[in-house]
This record gives sequence, structure tokens and C-alpha cells, in this order.
Amino acid sequence: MTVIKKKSVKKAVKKPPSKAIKSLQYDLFSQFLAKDESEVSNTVEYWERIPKYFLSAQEQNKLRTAEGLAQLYSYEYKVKDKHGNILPYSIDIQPALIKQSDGKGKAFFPTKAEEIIEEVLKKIFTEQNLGVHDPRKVESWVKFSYSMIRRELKNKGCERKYSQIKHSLEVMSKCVLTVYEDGKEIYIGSILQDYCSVDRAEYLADTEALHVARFPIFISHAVNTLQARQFNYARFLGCEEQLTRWIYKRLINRFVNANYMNTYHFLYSDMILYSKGILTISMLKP
DNA sequence: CCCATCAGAGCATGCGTTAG
DNA sequence: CTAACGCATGCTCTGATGGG
Repeated sequence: MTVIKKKSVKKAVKKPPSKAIKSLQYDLFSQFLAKDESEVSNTVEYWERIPKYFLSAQEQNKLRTAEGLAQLYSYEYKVKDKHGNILPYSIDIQPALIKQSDGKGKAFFPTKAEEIIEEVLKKIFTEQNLGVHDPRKVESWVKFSYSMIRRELKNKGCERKYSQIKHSLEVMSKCVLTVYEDGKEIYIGSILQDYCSVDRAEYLADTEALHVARFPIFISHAVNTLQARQFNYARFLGCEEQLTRWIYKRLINRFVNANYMNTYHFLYSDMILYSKGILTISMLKP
């Protein structure tokens, strides 16, 4: 772990608003209609359809050089807009370089472990007094501790160790995603921005200290404009395979007037087209 | 076989209850 | 009244396990 003095962090990193901001948008975002509110959360399609968690551990190993470094991973995918036009998108994932015990950096791409942590953080964000949303600056912050994440994962049946949670958070804040729409750059940033962590020493000095991180603009924008859909997040976390989770998320965002009489169908060819990363990389390769 | 994941021990702190 | 204790929480570390 790099030891950064608190003061230097303050200079380099944006800080959340010092006072809680009363925001109607945030209140609406964190309200759910469900029997058991612990089971539901929100999903944001604009952010969700950017494929970022499709590499597995083995694939990462192959991408790394002998020194443990890795190049940008570029990947093209398609998105259908409101009018049914298919737009070409592409994404460059710059891996996070994380210092190992030998002092050298090793490259890590976001994987399914990070996907689950992201969902948990979004859930924690909707808990009053842990989420901070500034509608004017379009910024959303979440406050959390390792144990909150761990407890939540344990409750949902996918327990992780502190070291793994720590590693995942580091990967999420240090990787850089560049998204292109039709060749034009539309987003550069990490999954968790301006992440301010609490290490052991800080924790011992103040046991109330919480980690703080900012969500990508897509999430903040969705909170502002209420472009989010409620979904059964407990079921989502229960899905083991990436492909299962992808199909589930797709159903959530597409199956708008859901009831028992209404059907929603999609073709295998569509899956190949839109989920290229997941299908070709983890399923079709021997 | 390797590596991610898991299980559990250990250590620090705070808070509420109870025995002396 | 207060020291002692149980209990909950937060975090780290190491060795075991099992799937690809």
C-alpha cells in the first residue's frame, strides 16, 4: 500500500460536500416499492451497458507480460438507440497497476468480483445518511466501511475477505475506462472516482472514519433525471455466471410493462451482437 | 498445478450490563 | 460508583481448499 499523507490527498482529490444536501432527486432514487427493501436496488442502463467486467482471472493472466504489466484492452460493441439504429461503440480499459509485496506494480483489470462490489456500493448509496448527492454539480458520493461491504456480501451469500474487498476497491478506483461512441470519445474515468480510503492507522485513530468515493457521472445524471430502474438486487448477486447476470440486467432494462401475460423475447443472434464480450470471451473460447 | 476464494484466529476499540 | 465482563464491530493475516 502506498502511504499518502492526508494533506496531499486533500489537494489532489475532490472532496464531497461538507454538509448534507437535501435533494428531492436523491430521496426519490433511494425510495423503493418492495416488500423487502433489502432485496432491491437501482440499475442505470447508460452505465450498465458499458461492458467492463468481462475478463476472467485466467484471461488476465494471459494478457500480462512476464513483469506482470498489461497493455490497454480494447473492445468493440454495439448499442441500439431509441430509434433502433445500431451504433458502434468501443472501450479501452487501462488496467490498474497495483503495488505488490515485491514493490512492483501488477496490472489488474476489473472482473466479476468488482462488479458485485459496485452493486453493493450502489445499494449502500441508497441508504440515507451514507449517500450524498449534489444535484447542481451532478456528483454522487458514497460513504462506507469495509465491514459494511463484507456484511452485505455475507448476507447475500457471496462472502469476501477484507483483503479481497480492499483489492477490488483499488482496482475500481485505479483502472481507467475510455468509451467511444461512433469513434468519438464520450467518457474517460474510473469506476470509482476520487476514492479516499481509510487504512489501519487511520482507523485506529478514529474508528468512525468511513471511506468516501464518487460514482461516475452516468450514475449522478441518472439520479438527477430519475433514469434508473428498480431491480431485485439480491437475485442479481445470486447469479454466478457473468452471462446470467448480463441477461438479467438486460431483462430489467427492456421488459418495461412486466406482467404475467406480457412476454419479452430476444434472439441468440442479438446476444452475440450486444454481449460480444461476455459470450465470445468466456463462453465460446475453449 | 496455480491461483482465487474461504475459514478462522487474532487484535483493537467501544458500549452496555452487572457484580462487588 | 466503578471495574470487569460480554458482546458487537472493524480490520489483518495465514493456511486450507477447490475449480478451471
